[in-house]
Amino acid sequence: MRLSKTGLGTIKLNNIDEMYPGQSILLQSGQLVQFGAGIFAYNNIPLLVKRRLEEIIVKTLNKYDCIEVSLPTLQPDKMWKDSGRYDGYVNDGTMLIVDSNKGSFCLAPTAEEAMLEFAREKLKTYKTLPATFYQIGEKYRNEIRTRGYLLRGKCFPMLDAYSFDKDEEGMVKSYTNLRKAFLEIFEQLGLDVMPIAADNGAIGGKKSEEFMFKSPMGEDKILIDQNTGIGLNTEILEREDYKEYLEKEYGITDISKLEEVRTIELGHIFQIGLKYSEMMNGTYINQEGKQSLYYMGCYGIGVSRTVATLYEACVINDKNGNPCGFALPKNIAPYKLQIIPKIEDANKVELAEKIYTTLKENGIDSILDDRENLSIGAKIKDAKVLGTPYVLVLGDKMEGENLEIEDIKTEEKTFINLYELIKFFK
RNA sequence: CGAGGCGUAGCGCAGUUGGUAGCGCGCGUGGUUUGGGACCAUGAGGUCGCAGGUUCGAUCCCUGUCGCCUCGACCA
Repeated sequence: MRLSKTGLGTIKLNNIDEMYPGQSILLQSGQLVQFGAGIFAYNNIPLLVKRRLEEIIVKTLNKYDCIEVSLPTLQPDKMWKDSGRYDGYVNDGTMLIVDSNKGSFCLAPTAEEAMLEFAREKLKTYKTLPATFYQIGEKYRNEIRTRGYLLRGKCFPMLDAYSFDKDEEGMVKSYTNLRKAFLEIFEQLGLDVMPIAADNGAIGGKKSEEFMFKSPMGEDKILIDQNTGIGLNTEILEREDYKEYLEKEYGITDISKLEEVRTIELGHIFQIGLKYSEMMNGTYINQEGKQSLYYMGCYGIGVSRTVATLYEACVINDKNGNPCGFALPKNIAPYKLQIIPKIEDANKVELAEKIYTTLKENGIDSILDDRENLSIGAKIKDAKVLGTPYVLVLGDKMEGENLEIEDIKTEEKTFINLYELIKFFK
């Protein structure tokens, strides 16, 4: 990417939102654009970060034998009336309805209904089970109150996966499989996420766990047991028998060791059981030739929320301790390196072009800062705002063939040649 | 939907005890600069969220409305 062609001038930051510094920077620098409460546009880099995250999700779920599909977001309202969730979702204002002279439709806030309809077409006999389908698609939820920019919006990409099994045992197995896949996904993102026992909410079902990331900007509060490290939803203390329950289920005997922590809920997985199968007649033919109900599980990751969390987690500060940009993780950053040549020096510009195209030929995307009339210092600051993890300055201080690569996060500088540079990013 | 706050230039903000507006940054032009946000000169950009009302006159006061933000209830 050539910065001269991105529409970006210098990106100067003013007053940064103390609560959500990362997203505040994204907005001020035009990387995110707000259209309304909880409605945002993505500029190039956050879009590519989102896509990279989706790639990781797809790759990991495929490894766990899940099947990617795509379901429509615009859904006939009948589907929702059949499942019995129409009134609930419409009355609380969550589900948006599109009325037309050719019928009434729903903008799906979640896809259990659609997935069940989809599965019925494919999973007609026990021989086809178990199966897990998933999609990454836009969901619409007209939240009564949005919060934290991308953290709770009205439309957002979500990964939703659904498992279909013959019996409870199979369902638990699928659930365990997906649970492992989720942990692997968050690990690749470098986010320290812990699964905790949770309430099932509107989805329903038997057991569920939330994948929580510790952060003061989260809207959830959980309890972490200092002895065991186990995390719990605070709802648990509302139970009358919570002491016995904690001891029995988690082996927690000393509740004074429970520390309250704020978290962002990045994912949520459920063992649903027969709920939707019963409501929507989700059946297959079993070994005895009889109709039998699917045991379902469902699994979600808030993709945009995870993008926001990633950005917030890699905010860097200037010398005064003020947020001044990001250092995106090397494996996530869409552009690995920002090349900043001294623009008045034709040789340096030529070298920059050569490095830029050579990296590109080797499948490494970088940013070439070819803007004029800007000091190198200003360009380095902009590299930080864009989150590029490494910066290469081609200026007067350069000596010989060695390229000075600075790691933005650690501020460490290394001197390497072009060949080593390619190797480093491959 | 309950409670609070805010809508003034692209962004961040002042301000007018009522006489139709400023600052910083950014943006245009000319020049000097160029390794951690350079400087000088000059210029463009606003029906002060919208609609009523009070007034000779409203961005300011009153009423309503819409939008946005925060706290609660609900959720990936």
